[in-house]
Amino acid sequence: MSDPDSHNNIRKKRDMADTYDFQEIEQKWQARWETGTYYQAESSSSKPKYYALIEFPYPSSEGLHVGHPRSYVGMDIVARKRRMEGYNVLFPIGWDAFGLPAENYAIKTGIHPRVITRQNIANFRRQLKMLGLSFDWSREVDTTDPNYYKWTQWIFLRLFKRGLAYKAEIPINWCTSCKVGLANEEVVGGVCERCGAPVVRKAKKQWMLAITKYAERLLEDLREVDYLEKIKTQQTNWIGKSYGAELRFEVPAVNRTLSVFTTRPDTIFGATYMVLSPEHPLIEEAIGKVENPDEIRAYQKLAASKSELERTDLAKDKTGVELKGVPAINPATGETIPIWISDYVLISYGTGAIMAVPAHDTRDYEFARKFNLKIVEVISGGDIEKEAYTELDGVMVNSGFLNGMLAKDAISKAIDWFEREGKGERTVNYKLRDWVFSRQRYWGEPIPLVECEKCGWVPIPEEELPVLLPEVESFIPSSEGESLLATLSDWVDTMCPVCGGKAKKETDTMPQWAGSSWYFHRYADPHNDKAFASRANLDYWMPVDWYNGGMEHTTLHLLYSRFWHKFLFDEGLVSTPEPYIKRTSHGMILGADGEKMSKSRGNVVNPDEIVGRFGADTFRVYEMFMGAFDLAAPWSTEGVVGVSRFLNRAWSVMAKVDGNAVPTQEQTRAIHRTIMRVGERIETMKFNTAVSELMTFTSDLLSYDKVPMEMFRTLCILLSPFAPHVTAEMWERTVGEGRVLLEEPWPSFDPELAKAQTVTMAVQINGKLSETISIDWGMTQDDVLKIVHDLPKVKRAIDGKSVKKVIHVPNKIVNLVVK
RNA sequence: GCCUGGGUGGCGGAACUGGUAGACGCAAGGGACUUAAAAUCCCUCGAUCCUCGUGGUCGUACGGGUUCGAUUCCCGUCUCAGGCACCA
Repeated sequence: MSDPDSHNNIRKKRDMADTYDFQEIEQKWQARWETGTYYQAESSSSKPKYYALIEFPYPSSEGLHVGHPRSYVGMDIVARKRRMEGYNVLFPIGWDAFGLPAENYAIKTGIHPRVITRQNIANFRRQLKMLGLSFDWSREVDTTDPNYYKWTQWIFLRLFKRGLAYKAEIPINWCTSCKVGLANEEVVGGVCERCGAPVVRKAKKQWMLAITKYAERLLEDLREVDYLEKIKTQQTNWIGKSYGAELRFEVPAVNRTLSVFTTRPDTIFGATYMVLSPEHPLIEEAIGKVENPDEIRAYQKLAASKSELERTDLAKDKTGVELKGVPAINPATGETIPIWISDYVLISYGTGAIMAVPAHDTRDYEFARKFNLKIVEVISGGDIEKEAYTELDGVMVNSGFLNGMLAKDAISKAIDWFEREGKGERTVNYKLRDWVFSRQRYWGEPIPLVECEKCGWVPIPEEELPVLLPEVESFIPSSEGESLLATLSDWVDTMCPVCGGKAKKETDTMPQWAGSSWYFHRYADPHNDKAFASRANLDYWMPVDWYNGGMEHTTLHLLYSRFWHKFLFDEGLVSTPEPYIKRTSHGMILGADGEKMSKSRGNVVNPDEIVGRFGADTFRVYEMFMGAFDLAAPWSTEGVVGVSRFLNRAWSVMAKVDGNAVPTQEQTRAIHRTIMRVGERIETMKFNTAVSELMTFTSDLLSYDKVPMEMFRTLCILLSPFAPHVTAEMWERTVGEGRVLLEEPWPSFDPELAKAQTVTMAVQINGKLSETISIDWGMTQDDVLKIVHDLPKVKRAIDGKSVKKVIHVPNKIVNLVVK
């Protein structure tokens, strides 16, 4: 303390000996990589191609979060390994840069979203470069660039021309604060996902994409792809295929039939009432005939004020009103049954109406109990005094021609009957809904259509694309709930491209999902101004070999992008039906408190700070070491210290390298074993154990007086995908000779040599560990038993008893069952 | 309520297709080096009991089961996280 100068000098000397200067080394190598073309994918190559993809980020104003790089570093390791394995690798990056935060900021400050987006991108780019990720920066894409969104509009127009884009008036989620329609997916907890304001339902003409036409193929083709099982399950459940029947019930008062979808037509004799969603069109037809129109109107209004989540919350009490005086007729029993409306039935699933079978459906049971509706048991086996009986292995009762059958057999028989009677038929139903594609926002791709008084909706000619976002001064949206664009009459008023008459531009813009539904195609040919990407480049690079991203995107983004890709396939523009061969996911990085990182919790860790203190290599290795890649893991800056020590230990191996030393047999085994294990663990994304393997190997090397060059080279190569800067420096200083680490081939191993020569075997008596012995690898049971029988503890254990059974698992255990 | 994934030392986490539970790292304690500190290196480190050993018992959320043997498989329960659209 008294003499800071000498203190610092001592410190500096020590640092020279024990630690490396990460700042200097990382700057040096990043500068070298920046000017070189190491990471650029070659457009044509004799090497096999490999396309590694991460989800491109939304460049938020908060900057990079320690969670982002987990996926990037993981795939960077894969990409680097592939390059060393001789592949021509495409590992691109870009920006999913349309989005509400920039627009909300613009509304508040008057600063153009483009300006703030540009700043945010610059910051993200700086942070990503600081981490030494091997992205091909020459292929960067930005969804807000007109040269990019031109093609987003172009793809939309093709969808429109094929009849897959249509306008429909449907109740949508309406954010009372943002004044925009939200997809159901964007409503979280009954409030707007982005602004937190309450969401109500409001009728609005929306552009829709007919993704449901692709439901079957989106489901079927999951068989062909290598996705993690849980991801496939999620896709499958989201698409939600179910087999059942559409049945028609007469409603004499309005002289029409009411269709319902049911998976349980076997219970038809127990259908004692029907329930319509409050938005069901039959209500309008019946409103003049019912005895209680005011009550019904009031209920509809109440339902509209609730979000879908509130409506579907099972814990809440069921509500509803009867359409008094407008009953239906049960086609099987001929009985007159009441029709109710209730918000537990959703207009968006099935036909928006159900036949209620209270005895055998839990929700219907609750509803019937609450409103004292008739409950008729038609399947025996449960106790309908207490609860609904929903099993399929009961026997049919009170069910006419179905009596005596098992419920599961009665399903088909019931449908046969309906088909014969012409009152219904077998159908398949999907949970998947069409995609609401309209947003009443400024900061999105304009939808390139005009509405002509004579011709209706007409596409803007391709050669006029992109339809640019107009320059504006203020970003306040129209209070009518239209986008800001609607207020710009100069922009809106236009000429019909077909008849030349008066027309108006569409003022809705596209959702953020649009740009991200095809960005991976653009990476194949990012600067093309003649096509979204050339066929040759698409054929070369697609499909993506490995796509890693968060679980939160494994339903929507994955499904939407698969849908667009399938559409492009149908248009003959790409040559494979699926865009991604393999899809994996990573776990979230939580705050040190184990909670999700967020500003409000104050537990956000900034990568700049960590990189500044420990360096990028340490940051990268720690992100891989902190826990299983696919599970959530809490951040621990204390834990970073351990990784920092490890890299310094690896650095210090350099001082022991001896070019003349030849690896011993044991050392050769260690080399091969480590190559095998590290390689396997990268391929299976068990990065944390790959790192621990490298730590063990490093400690091994440090235990020798002289480290053979081959061992050192192996360490550098295996560690380089994780810690590219420090290994590059170690390599240059020690191996040198103009050989560049990045261009070294990934080493191969001999599985025979990777085996240990001697192994520790567990000796068990009756399945309990007695002791361990050291034996040669591959020793036979007879030889093992000879050794085991001489062990004093074993002798004592079997004294006076007999060995009933011997279980020998080679190289692992021998178990004596003694009685 | 439904779907998916978890629950292992003080902490983060390992454990191949059922075969020595706790690899690797953090923290902690002890020691070496140092005038001192930092850094570094070495040792100990699941709980508990005793006769302190080359010992006994318990231990992978909980309760059962299968097995020579279960963190791993089966049944049931609790609990945490994420997702959700009452799937009729």
